This record gives sequence, structure tokens and C-alpha cells, in this order.
Amino acid sequence: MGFKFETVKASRISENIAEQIRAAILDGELKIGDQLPPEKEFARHFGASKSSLREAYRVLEAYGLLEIRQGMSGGAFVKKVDLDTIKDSLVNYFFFENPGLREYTEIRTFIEPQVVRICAEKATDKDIEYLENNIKAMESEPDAENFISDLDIAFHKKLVDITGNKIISLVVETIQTALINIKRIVHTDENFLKMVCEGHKKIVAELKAHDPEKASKAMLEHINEVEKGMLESKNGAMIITENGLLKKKQ
Amino acid sequence: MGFKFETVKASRISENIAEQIRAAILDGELKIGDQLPPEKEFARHFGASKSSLREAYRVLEAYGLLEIRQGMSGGAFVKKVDLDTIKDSLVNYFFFENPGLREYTEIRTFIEPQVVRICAEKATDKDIEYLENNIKAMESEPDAENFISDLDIAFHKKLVDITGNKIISLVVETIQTALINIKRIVHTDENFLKMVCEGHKKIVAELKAHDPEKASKAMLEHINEVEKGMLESKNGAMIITENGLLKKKQ
DNA sequence: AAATATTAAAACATCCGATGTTTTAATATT
DNA sequence: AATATTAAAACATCGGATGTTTTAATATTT
Repeated sequence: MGFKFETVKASRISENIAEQIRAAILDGELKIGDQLPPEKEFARHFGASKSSLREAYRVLEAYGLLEIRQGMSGGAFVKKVDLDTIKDSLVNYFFFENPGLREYTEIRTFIEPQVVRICAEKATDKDIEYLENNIKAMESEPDAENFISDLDIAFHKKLVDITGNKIISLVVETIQTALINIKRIVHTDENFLKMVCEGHKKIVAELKAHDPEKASKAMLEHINEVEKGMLESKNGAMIITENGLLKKKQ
Repeated sequence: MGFKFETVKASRISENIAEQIRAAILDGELKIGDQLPPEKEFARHFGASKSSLREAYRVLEAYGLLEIRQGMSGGAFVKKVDLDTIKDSLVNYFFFENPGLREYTEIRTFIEPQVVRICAEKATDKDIEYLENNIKAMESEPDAENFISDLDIAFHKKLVDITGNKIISLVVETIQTALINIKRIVHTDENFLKMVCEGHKKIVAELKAHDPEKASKAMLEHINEVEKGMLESKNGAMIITENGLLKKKQ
């Protein structure tokens, strides 16, 4: 009756070690760059074997909390968790959840128009210059797909960075990355690229005019156009599902 | 000039194995529930030692892609990555990024008012009932802090789930969890709880009336009140930093 | 026949020690 | 001064011995 005991995991030694080290990091006892003792010594300290310690290291490495370097002045070093680690995790997660294009577009329409609203107030001349250069670069290399994708991500990321909100930054960048992966499969054409550039241009124009409302509207339109463009690009290898897309035709 | 070679990591055998298995999962060759061969046999198959395979398993387990069970009909099983795994990753990440309360509030004000706007249209009678029960439960147990937190998360999660957007669901739930952790430190009082209940009530009332605008506005106010409440709750053990809060006084 | 207790086997968990590889600092050579 | 060599520290890998957990099969009891 309302009891809520939690399931207990039979604790593995490696898990125990990993958790202790993680806790030490999260408690601030271990700082970025700190080096842990050599395997042999540290294992003895835990009263465990080298193998168990090594398995713990692999886990902490996977979390992005440790970096293990070989060689003379190598060892295990505490490391700041970086965005790539997180993005990989999210890729794994979303592989099973498999959200539709609609879901990506929806959250974008929630966030990014409001982001540029803030940008319209905060953006400096230097920011604007960066964005304009980004568009120029995109126009000058209409082929190199990977390069374009990077520029596209960079454009949207720059806008979020102007707001200075690290959480929004993570969210937008992750979504952007996921979308790029979809684009890679859907294989968009030249018109699509042109449309993206025009959209970006319109947004930057409104930022320059420091008009939050119009900038926000331009972003909203851009996001919706991108979705439309992706849905229209028919690619023989793909099936577009009812909720958006993204199943390999088999 | 402009070359952009990527840094290559000397590949460890365990990494190689982990990556192969991960790829097999993401390629659909391995499905949820599939069992991998026993350690000894699988290691031989890779031409590697048991230790290396085991280290790979630890990594994949950390990713949430495998579950290893001991015992007679045990083994390594492919598993759907669950939300808790991702939330842990994000906790690790945000520990270093250390966002301020302001940033959490900001993204909430971007997303959640729009979420309830959709809810005002989509919510069924059963959904409303769930939300009302949630509020009742909250009022009836003004003490149990953990329980209240769970209810608070459940309330906001329920709203997002009505939209059916899995990405938004992940984002909101993660933020909610992070906020709970902050609340646990800040230690809010009885009035705070009352305020939360009132906010939730107002939102549900507007949902019942199927009024998207008013519902959205109610949510926006609720979010801002929660931030205000947390900033006001002075707690001797905490320092509220300029960007919001969240440093243990030392 | 049903319930309970015992046993056996499969599979992971841990340990250990030998050997290999990488990296870098110190040294020697040119 | 520049380059090449060497030595040592630290991780990487291996394989096999031993322990522990879990469950299915069997035996025992009621």
C-alpha cells in the first residue's frame, strides 16, 4: 500500500568504484584536470583488482567524466563533460524513440522564434557580421553538403549563443544535429539550399533593424519552410511516415 | 590551408568492439531483447580477450544499450535506452555548465506556455481528471517533500505528454528534474507549495474552459512565480549568484 | 499431487600476473 | 643546436584460475 521500495541492483565492484569517483567529482573533491593515481596503486587502494578498476574507468570515460591517456606521463584525468558526449547519448536515445520530423519542427517553432526575439535586442554589430559571413559562405559553396550542414548548424547555434542560455543552446544544437542526419538521408536539392539562405537573410535583416516581432516571424516562417522542403523532397529510398518521416524503405 | 583533419584516437580494442555492437544496434541488425553470445565465445569471435569484451560491455551498459545479467539464463541483452540514462548524462553535463535558475526559467517560459496552448485543445476529460487528482494529492500531503516533487514533475510531464511530442517531453522532464534538485537545496516553505498548487489549479481551470490564450498566460505566470519563490526563499547554506543561484556557501 | 528443498550447470564477476604498446623525458650523438 | 636513442612510467591486452548468481531440473517431503 503505497510502499515504494526501489529495486536494488546487485552492486558490481566496478560500479561501486565508478560511482565513488563520480560522486567525488560531483562533490567537487576532484576538479577538472586532476589526475588519479596509477591503476595498480588505485586498485589496491580500493581493495580491488586492476580489471575492476579498469571497467570503472571505461564507464566514467563513456560518461565523459574521465580521459585516460597512455604513455609516460599518462594516466586518468578528470575532464569536463563535453557536448559531443551528450549528443551521442541523445542519438542513442532518439534512435529508439524515433521522433518524427513534425516533433522536431514543433519544438523549434516553440523555441527559436523567441530566441531571435531576444537576439533582436541583444545582437551586437559583430554578431551580425558573423551571421552575414555565415550566409555568404553558404552561398559561395552550394555543393559541399557537409560544409553547408555545419554552416547551418553554426547559424542557428550563433543565434542561441547570443542569448547566453546554455540549456537552450544544448537543446537547439542537438535538434539541429538530428535534423542534419535526416537531411542527409532525404537528400535535399539546390532549391532547398537557396530557400535556407533566403530565410537566414530575412532573419538577419530583421535583427539588423532590431525588430523583435518581425525577426521572430521570419524565424517561424523559416522553420516551417524547412519542414515543408524536407517533406517535399521525394527520395526513393525513404518512406515518409504519417507523423513526419524517416523510415528506410525496405 | 583550411584543412580540417580530425584528431584520431588510438583505437582501443574495447572501443572497437563497443562501436561495432553499437553500430549493429543502430543499423537494426540487433533488436531490443536480442541476446549476445556468451563472453568467452563472443570474445573468441572478435579475436580478443574476455577483458576487452567486458570493458566494451561496460561502455555499452553506460550508454544504456545493453543490460548484462548474471546467472544461469543470463547474458548480454540489447535494451532500449531509457530516460534515466539520459537524465544522468545531462546531470553530468550540467554539473560543469552549471546553468543559473534564470536559464531554466527562460526555456520553460519558451516552451511550456505553448504546450498548454495545445493542451487546451487536445486535453480529454480523462486528462483533466488526472491533473485534478494530481493537485488534490499535492494538497493532501503538504509535508512529504519527495512526494510533492514527484507530483510536480508528473503534473508538468502530463501536460507535455498530451501534446505527444517526445522531444519536448524529454526537455521538460529533464529541466523539471534539475529544478527539483535545486529546490531540494534551497528548501522552499509552505507558502511556496500553496503557490504551486494555486498555479496548477488556474492552469487546469483554463484547460477545462478550452481557452488556449488564458491557459498559456496562466502557465507563464506560474513559471515566473516559481522562479520568484525560489529566489526569495533565503537559505543560509546557499549563495544566490548574479545569474540566478546555485552555489553552496563555503 | 503439490509444495518444498536440493543440486547442477550456465554465465557473469573477480583476481592475478605476465607481456605488449605508447608516450615522453632524459640522454647521447651528430 | 638539432637530431637520434634510450629508459621508464603508465596504460592495454591476454588467458586462465576461482568465485558468485541465477535458474532449471531433480529429489524430497508432506
